[in-house]
Amino acid sequence: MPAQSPHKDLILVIEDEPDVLDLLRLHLRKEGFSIVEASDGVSGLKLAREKLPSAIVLDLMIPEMRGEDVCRQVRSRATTAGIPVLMLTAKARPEDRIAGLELGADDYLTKPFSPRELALRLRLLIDRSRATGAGDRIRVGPFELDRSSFEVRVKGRKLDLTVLEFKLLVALLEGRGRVLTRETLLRDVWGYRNTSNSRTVDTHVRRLRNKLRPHHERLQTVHGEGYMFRAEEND
Amino acid sequence: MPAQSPHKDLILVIEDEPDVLDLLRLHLRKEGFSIVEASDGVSGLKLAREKLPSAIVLDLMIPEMRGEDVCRQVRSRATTAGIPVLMLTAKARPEDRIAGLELGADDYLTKPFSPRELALRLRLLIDRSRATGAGDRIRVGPFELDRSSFEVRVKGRKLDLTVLEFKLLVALLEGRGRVLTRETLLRDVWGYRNTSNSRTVDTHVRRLRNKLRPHHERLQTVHGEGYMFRAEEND
DNA sequence: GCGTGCTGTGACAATTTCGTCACAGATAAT
DNA sequence: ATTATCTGTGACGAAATTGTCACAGCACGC
Repeated sequence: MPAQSPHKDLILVIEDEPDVLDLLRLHLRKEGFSIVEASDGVSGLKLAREKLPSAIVLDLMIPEMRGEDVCRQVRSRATTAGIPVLMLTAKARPEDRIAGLELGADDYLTKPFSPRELALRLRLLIDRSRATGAGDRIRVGPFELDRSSFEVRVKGRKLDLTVLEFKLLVALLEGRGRVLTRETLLRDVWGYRNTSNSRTVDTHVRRLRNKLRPHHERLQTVHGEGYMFRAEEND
Repeated sequence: MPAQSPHKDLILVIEDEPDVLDLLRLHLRKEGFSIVEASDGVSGLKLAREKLPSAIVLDLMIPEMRGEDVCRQVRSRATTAGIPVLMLTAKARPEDRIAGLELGADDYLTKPFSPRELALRLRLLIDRSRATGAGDRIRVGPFELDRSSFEVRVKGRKLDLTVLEFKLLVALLEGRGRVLTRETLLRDVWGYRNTSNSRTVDTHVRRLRNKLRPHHERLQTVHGEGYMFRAEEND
């Protein structure tokens, strides 16, 4: 994630309560972060795409677009998918917790929260995100992917993938050695979809396999479970 | 035919305050976890190595060995390095927070904490740990199983098992040395079925035996009772 | 507006998995 | 030894899953 300045991580805060926003601004700046703010989901998402912050603090209950929709949109675009999201939820409502979990929020805090704790958790999230190397380039065996240009090469040969196929391949390669259920792929690649009995994933897997030939054999079907990119020793 | 395994995640709680321990035990069990407890660092570490829990809840201030030393030891051994550690710290002491960060604790909570929040964070940690493929492997003698990929190897040779056969083998290996009745296996591997006189288990045991050859002899029939995977010394 | 490519859906065929049955062999009790 | 029950085995068919295709709707560029 590109920092706004050499020594400060940029945090996008999406929160509509002015007193919470004030508190967050004060404390995050004191903790050495740089802030950009939005009080509704639409402008928050716009800022996420423009500014590419180091992390997002996202209230689940905001106007115009629910926090979960913002999170889904952030995850559904390759350039913002890796941004850690810390979700602020109302006090321990079960549906809020489940939404946070299902949307793959990286962390959450329930209101009221300690600003100091929030800052520390942000630091953890950012450091962890950096440690897992969510860089632009992915290389796995003969496959080389560039997130910023959506380019894919196999043994130096350029493939012509659509954006969706690219994201599917990224998901599979990052999860290599593990079975990814159709539901997981729908959530991670398409954003959450609650469409039962969909053949969408299968169709796109087929298309991807055709484009990967003759290197498609590592994209395996696990009957009754989903798909898996087989891990190999020299990946 | 998705089977629901009753596998409960085992949580190791290392905490010396009896009232906190009581609280944790009550709530974690209510949340569906299985618990093992230690009130000092030394026996906590021993349990971590013996039981290989799904996660550890670790108080920083415990007798005999400080929490940070326990954490360091857990991380320093390959078999336990991947276990997520949720550290309990005193209220917002800066040196506690720094210690947690430096030791790479996966998460932390400051006392007093909400037991519900702790359970939820444990669930997050475990799911995330699974998602990154850490520690979802079973090794028993020559058998190596990977839950993430449903792969089975015997002495390095890959076997081609169906998902159901995989789950049956997991159940048998986890219960090695004990007789598992057909009813138990139907419940644990298939989800509960109330089909009397069914030969389903027998059929699948037969198929599994055929696939395990020549290592099938440890999968034994106990006449009139059920099946047992014989335990051996070097498992 | 038109053409093209992308994407998702539904239908159908192919494949895999699973459970049941019939029968033979093994085991335990009498 | 006999009998009843249990277990192993091969075969078969049903059900579920997956691969494939055609087509329609949508988005985008010209």
